Amino acid sequence: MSLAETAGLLADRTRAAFCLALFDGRAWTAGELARHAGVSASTASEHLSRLVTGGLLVEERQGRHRYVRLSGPAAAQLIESLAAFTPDTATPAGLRESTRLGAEARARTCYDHLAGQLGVSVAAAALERGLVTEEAGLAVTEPGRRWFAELGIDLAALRKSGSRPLLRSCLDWTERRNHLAGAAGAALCSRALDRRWVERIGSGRALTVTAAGRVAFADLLGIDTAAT
Amino acid sequence: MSLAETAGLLADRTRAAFCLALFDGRAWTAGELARHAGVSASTASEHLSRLVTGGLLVEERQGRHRYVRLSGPAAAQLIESLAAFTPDTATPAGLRESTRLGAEARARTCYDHLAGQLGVSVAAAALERGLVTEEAGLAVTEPGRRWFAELGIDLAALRKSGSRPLLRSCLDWTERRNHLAGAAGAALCSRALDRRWVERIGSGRALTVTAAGRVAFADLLGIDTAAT
DNA sequence: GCAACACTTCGGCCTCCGCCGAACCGTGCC
DNA sequence: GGCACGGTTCGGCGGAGGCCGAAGTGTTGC
Repeated sequence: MSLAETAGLLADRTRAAFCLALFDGRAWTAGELARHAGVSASTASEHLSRLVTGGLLVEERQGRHRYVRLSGPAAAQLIESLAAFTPDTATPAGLRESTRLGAEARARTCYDHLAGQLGVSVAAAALERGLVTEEAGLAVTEPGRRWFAELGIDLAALRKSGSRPLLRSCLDWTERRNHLAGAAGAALCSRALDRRWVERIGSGRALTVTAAGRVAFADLLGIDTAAT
Repeated sequence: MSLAETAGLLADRTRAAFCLALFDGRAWTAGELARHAGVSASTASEHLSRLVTGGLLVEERQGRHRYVRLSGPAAAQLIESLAAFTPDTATPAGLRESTRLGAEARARTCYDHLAGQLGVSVAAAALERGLVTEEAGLAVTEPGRRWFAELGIDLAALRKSGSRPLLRSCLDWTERRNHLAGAAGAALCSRALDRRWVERIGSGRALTVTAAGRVAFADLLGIDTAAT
């Protein structure tokens, strides 16, 4: 692997479009990316293989889906300096620049789910308590299903309602670990907002954990949010 | 200019070799780079034009020579993240990683001339006092010639002796400003070492300004090196 | 079992681009 | 003026690679 080959990975309109899209930290399917970039499925497939082989992306197969996301902070850093150098590239709608600031690093929304220190703590606790499992992609366990039901979230209904995956992982740049996304992750986030466990700071993505939230997160997941 | 086009600038073996060579901060001629990368002069010429147009390099024409150097910190940053991502790329023999440390940031040698805060101070003072001029490339003025002569440096002899340019500028990454290189810059540096105005710290590139040096730099150029 | 679907592999087309040598231009030296 | 030399421009060659559609594989849902 030479420097020129690394640069070559990003020296194509379509592959660059993929990486810019993935810069949001979420995992995308091959089909979503193909549609996003306006190329055929076969073309997208070949591009993704190159990007994965080159180490820029990592993939996770789930049934007939191929999820890809940026491999980590080094990949994001590379794309960022490339975008920074390119004069009129719209700054990717990513998280990095904003999350360096303190409030958002502690707790924020990432699209419609929880992220930041709070987000990864929730994900880690859910894993540790066996509510979700990581074998063969992220999935909710039977105890997890009951846990969600106690919060008034009906996973069976969620699964039926949309084409969206129930649970997927989403790379958190500030923490360099995954947090919970997908329909279940979004439902959990909206429940936390409904019950005032977290509140938005101003109009941005930053969140603050309320007194009620501290009690709830400790009860439900054993998380200490005192420092959050 | 798109992100893919920017990446494309570096997605070629030869152009990557050019940029890695230029990462040392010096200005190279087109011919030097062609020989370094093992391509013909015509091929090198075309590559350099692309790199300059793309904003990665800047050029300065001096007589029949075309000097190029990295355009600035943003370009260096880009090449650095590319190299950082590429697993087995030998870290370019550049200045950046080492110069973040304090001692070398204050005063060091860059190849055979002075760099760091001391280097740019000398360059700035020489310009301000009219010893060198920047019009149409860096050149020594008549007062400058006498100034060098007082130090026992015969510029006419230097010019005759080698094919090396008398004076060229060299971008200083720590200071983001130019310092003096070329035969005259090297002569000045070796004189400073001879007269113990500066001394090497250990075996590296770092220098320390001696008490005699503080007096000399103040006398000769009006530079206050107390903090250096 | 069958159909729908997401993705992959393969073959072929076509464009792009890196390379060189030859001819040319300007500068510097005698 | 004449020559050497650094750099540039141009034409042509050959390989790399991006694209698609068609056919194939594995998964999910009925």
